[in-house]
Amino acid sequence: MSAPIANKVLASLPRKVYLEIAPDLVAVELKFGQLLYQQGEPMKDVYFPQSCVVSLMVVVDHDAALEVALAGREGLVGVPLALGAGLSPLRALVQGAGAALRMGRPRFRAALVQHASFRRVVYAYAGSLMGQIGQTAACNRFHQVNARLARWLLMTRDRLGSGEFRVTQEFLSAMLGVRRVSVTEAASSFQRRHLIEYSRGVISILDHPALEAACCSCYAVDLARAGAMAQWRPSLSQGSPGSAAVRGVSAAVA
Amino acid sequence: MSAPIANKVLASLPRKVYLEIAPDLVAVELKFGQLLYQQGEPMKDVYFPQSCVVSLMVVVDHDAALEVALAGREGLVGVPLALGAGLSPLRALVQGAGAALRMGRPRFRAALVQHASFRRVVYAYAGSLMGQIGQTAACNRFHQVNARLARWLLMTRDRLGSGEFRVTQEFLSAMLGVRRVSVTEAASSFQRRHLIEYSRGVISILDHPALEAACCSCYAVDLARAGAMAQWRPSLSQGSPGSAAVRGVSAAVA
DNA sequence: AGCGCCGTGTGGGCGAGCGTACATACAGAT
DNA sequence: ATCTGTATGTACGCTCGCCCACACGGCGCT
Repeated sequence: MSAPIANKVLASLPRKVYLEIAPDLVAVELKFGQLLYQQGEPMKDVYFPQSCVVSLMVVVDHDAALEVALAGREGLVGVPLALGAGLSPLRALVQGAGAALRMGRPRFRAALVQHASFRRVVYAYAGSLMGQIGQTAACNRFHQVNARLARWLLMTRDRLGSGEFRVTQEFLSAMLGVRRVSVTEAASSFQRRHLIEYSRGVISILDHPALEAACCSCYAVDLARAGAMAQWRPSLSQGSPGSAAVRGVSAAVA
Repeated sequence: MSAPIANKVLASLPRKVYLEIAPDLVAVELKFGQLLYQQGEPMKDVYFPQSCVVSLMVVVDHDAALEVALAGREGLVGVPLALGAGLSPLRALVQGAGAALRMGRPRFRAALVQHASFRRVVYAYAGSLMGQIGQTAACNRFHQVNARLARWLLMTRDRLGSGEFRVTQEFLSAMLGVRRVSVTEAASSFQRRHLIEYSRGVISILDHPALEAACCSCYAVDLARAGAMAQWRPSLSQGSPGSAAVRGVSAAVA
């Protein structure tokens, strides 16, 4: 029996197709802070996260950067390659360390040409990613730091498959595009209410439902998008899956 | 001789392919304020703008909306259809009235399957659109209203092919995600300096180079993206085309 | 033990942008 | 000629992000 496929893109492929692609996949361990792509530079490989999270960021003016999307096991890193671009429009930074499967650029493109089912799911994810980027843009504009922090924590948890992960407030502030002080305030408030717990760069989600209640609507949209993308469920393997918020929105989206 | 093809996606196709697709294209006149897609609803057709501009917006919480990208003759409206989605993740609103070519959803999908060159350019545009959305997100976060307004005006001009168009400050404020007051201030300042001229919903660009100088770097990135997308030039048919700003950045992007 | 680094909590002064409310001005309709 | 709706200009108080500085505490290093 083969290794478990946590990556949902790969898992959704027909067994036959997956077996043909599998030899081109290399299991790698991605480290925290690793830079998969630098904005404007060539993309050598694509990555199918198994248990890691990658931040997709836009860099402007050579110093400022903003996270526009999170990629985890529900997708892949390197979508622009599938669309014909050779240079990354985004910076891809490993935000949560963990396992991934790496695939070389030529093999990835060949597989897209060869396998309709692969193509379909990769393009579907591309569309979903586009939606996520837009949603994040609007969220940044309209929603409060509190709600955005809650959303970020839950989205990371969903993608990582674990409610405990490493992230400093400094880093969070860069991702959310706010001051560190704002993160401190929001996080402290959550900690006081026992929704989360953190200490020196490690955050644990204690009360998932309450955190979900503190989220803006964007989280529900994100879950619905994941659900709409295909037959596979948006839920986690463990923990309370979709929960209430999804159902209301999924009707509107799907 | 056939009608001129202002749309750059169609224009980039081999003549043979274009002729096969052409019968499925219907010339339509899009009106100001027309809603091509509502977020979450089915996309019936795709549109290839010839001389109009369409705002792509994300709606949150049923009332707030933010523009995340502009589509004009350099692309098409309905990218998610090409990626397999049936429901629009974005709202598409005609911002500048003008001509477009409409294509039914089944024919569009069939054409994608049939013609590799069509597929290639549509996917390339999808990638470019994704980049634009991300760039806009970062721009909204980091750049001042002044600079963003200048960028918006120039991008609209590029897509529309005309330096005079209809847009109210109220509308602009919704697009840029700022208060109308902020737009008034920025626009007044530009008008005082004779960069633009406006009156009751009609804006004219008077001094293109100066306006470009007032832009944030995102405009140059946008031009470079358009240039990198394909062999076709990012320039307008009239007026100062790429100009200085592009060349610096295109090296980094392409 | 002692040192220093790093993550976190707190405070202050500054300016951009927000929400709101209100004032002006022009255009078209009656 | 007046009325009405829409586009634009202006004012006030406030939030929030920016930059900075500093204090506390845990952790690893020597």
